Amino acid sequence: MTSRLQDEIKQGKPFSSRATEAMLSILRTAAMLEHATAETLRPFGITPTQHNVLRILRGAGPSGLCGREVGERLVARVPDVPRLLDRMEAMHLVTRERDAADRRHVTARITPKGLQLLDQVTPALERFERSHLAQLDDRMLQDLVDGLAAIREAL
Amino acid sequence: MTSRLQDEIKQGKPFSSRATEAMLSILRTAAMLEHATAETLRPFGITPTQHNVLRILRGAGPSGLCGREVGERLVARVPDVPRLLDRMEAMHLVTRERDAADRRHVTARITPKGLQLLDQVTPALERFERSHLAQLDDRMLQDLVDGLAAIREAL
DNA sequence: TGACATAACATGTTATAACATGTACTGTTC
DNA sequence: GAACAGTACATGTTATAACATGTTATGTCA
Repeated sequence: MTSRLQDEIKQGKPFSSRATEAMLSILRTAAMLEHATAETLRPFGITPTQHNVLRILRGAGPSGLCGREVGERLVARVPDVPRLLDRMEAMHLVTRERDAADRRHVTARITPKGLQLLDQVTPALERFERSHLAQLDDRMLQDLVDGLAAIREAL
Repeated sequence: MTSRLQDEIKQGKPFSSRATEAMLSILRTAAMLEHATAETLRPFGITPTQHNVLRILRGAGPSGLCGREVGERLVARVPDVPRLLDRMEAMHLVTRERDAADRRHVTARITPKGLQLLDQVTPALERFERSHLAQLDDRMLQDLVDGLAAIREAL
């Protein structure tokens, strides 16, 4: 008996353990989702990580967040948040201001242009979700979310 | 009620849909697994992608595979297989030979050194799996694998 | 208060990813 | 069999990731 994943990556041997298969399934599915998201965002000139930052800063509101806090909230950690924000500042999507109280901190805030871009991008991403994921059984998605949380808990 | 993921990325609002939460869960879990794998492989001087290539070429045996075939079998596609193989050839982990029958093809094969490295790496990866994932319920892992396959099917 | 540890960010460097384009080769069609 | 389209790979370039190290600011404690 061959699994779906086995066929996809044309592997002859069955997986040595279910844990291995689960791990590769997660990595492969994530790579495909990431790729699809990147393609959806491409016309707007931003990457999935940058989109993530915009959502984080929109959530933070006018008070903004310092670089370290942005890094902590990212779905996938990146080393080098300063330069990530550099690039977004150059695109006028965020502003940065050195904090008066603690001059080590640099507070980043989303700009009106950033908010506007988020508004433009959201329908495209929702369209993607609706056409590809919404058809899936809600119970299955919940099990998936729970299972993944259990794995992260174990790491 | 807040989900586990919501706490992890410190998001105030609940997710707009279960599909969104599932997607972010997958991406976050994959990022963590990828990071852990990269750390495990670091002492051996190879990346997860390079490890993937080695397993693919070991599976292919002495007849080897051309670059395109290697690319198709990768868990996460990379654009630029030639230079990925360049680097691995420089490390003496693979050899490349232009195919006599069809001179467009370049057949890549794993070297004894590559095989030896795989043998060294495998125990470390299995140790990681055993200590973090093996404790998880087998049924849950199976559901996870099935759910992820359903998502990939929908993409 | 001055030495010290720590935090937050900046900067320099290297390697790799990502993208676009170019080249050699093969099979096909007229 | 000459033009053509398609395949597989190579190469050049740019951007970003990854890593190490440096700098400035803050809090702590002798």
